Amino acid sequence: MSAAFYQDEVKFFVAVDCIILGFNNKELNVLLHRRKFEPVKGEWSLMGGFVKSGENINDAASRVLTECTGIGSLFMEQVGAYGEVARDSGERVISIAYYALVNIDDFNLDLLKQYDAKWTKLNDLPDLIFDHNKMIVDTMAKLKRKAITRPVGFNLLPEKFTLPQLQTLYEAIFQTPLDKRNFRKKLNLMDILEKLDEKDKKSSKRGAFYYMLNKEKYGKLLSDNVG
Amino acid sequence: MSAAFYQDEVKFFVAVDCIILGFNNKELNVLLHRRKFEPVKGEWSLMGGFVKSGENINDAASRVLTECTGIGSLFMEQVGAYGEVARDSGERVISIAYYALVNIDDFNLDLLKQYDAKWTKLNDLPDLIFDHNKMIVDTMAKLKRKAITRPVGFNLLPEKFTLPQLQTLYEAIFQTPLDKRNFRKKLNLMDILEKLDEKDKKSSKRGAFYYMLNKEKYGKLLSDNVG
DNA sequence: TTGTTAAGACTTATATAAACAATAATTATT
DNA sequence: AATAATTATTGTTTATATAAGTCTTAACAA
Repeated sequence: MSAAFYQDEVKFFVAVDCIILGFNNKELNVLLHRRKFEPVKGEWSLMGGFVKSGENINDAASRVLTECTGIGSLFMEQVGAYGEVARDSGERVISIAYYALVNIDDFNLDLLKQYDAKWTKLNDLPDLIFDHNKMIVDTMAKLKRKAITRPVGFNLLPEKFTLPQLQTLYEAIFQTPLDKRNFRKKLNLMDILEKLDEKDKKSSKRGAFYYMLNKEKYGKLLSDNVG
Repeated sequence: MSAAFYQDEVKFFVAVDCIILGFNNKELNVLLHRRKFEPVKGEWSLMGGFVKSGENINDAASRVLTECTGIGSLFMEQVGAYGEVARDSGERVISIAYYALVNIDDFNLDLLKQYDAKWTKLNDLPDLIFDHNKMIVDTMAKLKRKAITRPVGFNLLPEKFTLPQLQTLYEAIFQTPLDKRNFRKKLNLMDILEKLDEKDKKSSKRGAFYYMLNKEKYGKLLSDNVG
């Protein structure tokens, strides 16, 4: 049995809140749900949960993400810690925000019902509880910065995707229209895509070729440098 | 008296650890000290402290920074939360890291003694307790990224500084030599410096002109955009 | 046939980044 | 007084990246 250190110090509830982002082929959406318990029960909230005894904080975020998406492993990154004294109207809770990028099609629809959850357009958010709106704003700033140097967007797409689809996604991330030719030129330079001979005919008459990531080259690009 | 929420949840010690960076006109230094209490008493550690009841986490970091630097307000930014279960060998502690950029000359030397603290070259760090080395690595990655788009370096300099001095600082941040002419060209474009007619004769025969920040223009630049 | 969207080639303009070398001011030395 | 030594200061050129414009071809639906 170990000695008890830090006996004069105070302890806090610590939570994780997850900004789960998905892309519906037109705009970015975030997964919100109606809070299940008091206080502010029934209000719109990010997916979250308390850190458990003996659980590290990344694992806590993974757990919450898996619980409510049904997806085992997904792209996730810490946004930061939020520690205003009265941020939670119930008790003092320090929360650590994580964002995750998911393929909206991988979702288990039963889970959405079970959590009273809904995909909501980023540009059309309701008032969320506590500082959750701010968490989303901070996340988007971080994602924009990241997406400039890192091809993280693919986490939001299905395995096969078209170039117009990819471009629409980046336009949603940066909230600005992009030039088709230059966008493709840059993609070519990155050399991480592989063209299939299959076409998507749903969204255009001519049909756009499907592409896939070359996982090897993609992984190499992600691990280069820092950031 | 308010209702007690979250009764089934566990609480944690929450600490802040501060990566205090200073510049000695040659290289970047971080302020380390010998830990004052068990466990790992006497080992090299970052400056830190526990978050207090009723104290928000930014204020906790500010408090720690003021306590050990004697400086009232300084540039500070959150790095992130560290939550490995066994990161602290005493008890479970979740720590939030902050970095601060200070002018090494503003330091109260008595405080250094009182805290058993020492400026240590970033490129020559000892083994620190817990995950403190990793916190410093993460900080430097963040600072490098930030310094590309933001003129944050001035926080590390005295009010009056020379251009060679400023360049040496940026070379220390980026850990790479910079071209004198290109460096000055970029500075000119930013248009945030004001030349004084005073020269620093200590470090060269010819002497280098002192410059100061134009606070207005500097503030405007810092508040533009995001990041 | 016409309309629509995708794909790609080729070009031009502009902005940004990288490379590069000589001169000026001063102090110390002889 | 001349010279050597040291560091500060400055401008031009070149390459690369990004942005923007035009045009052609392809595939298909109506």
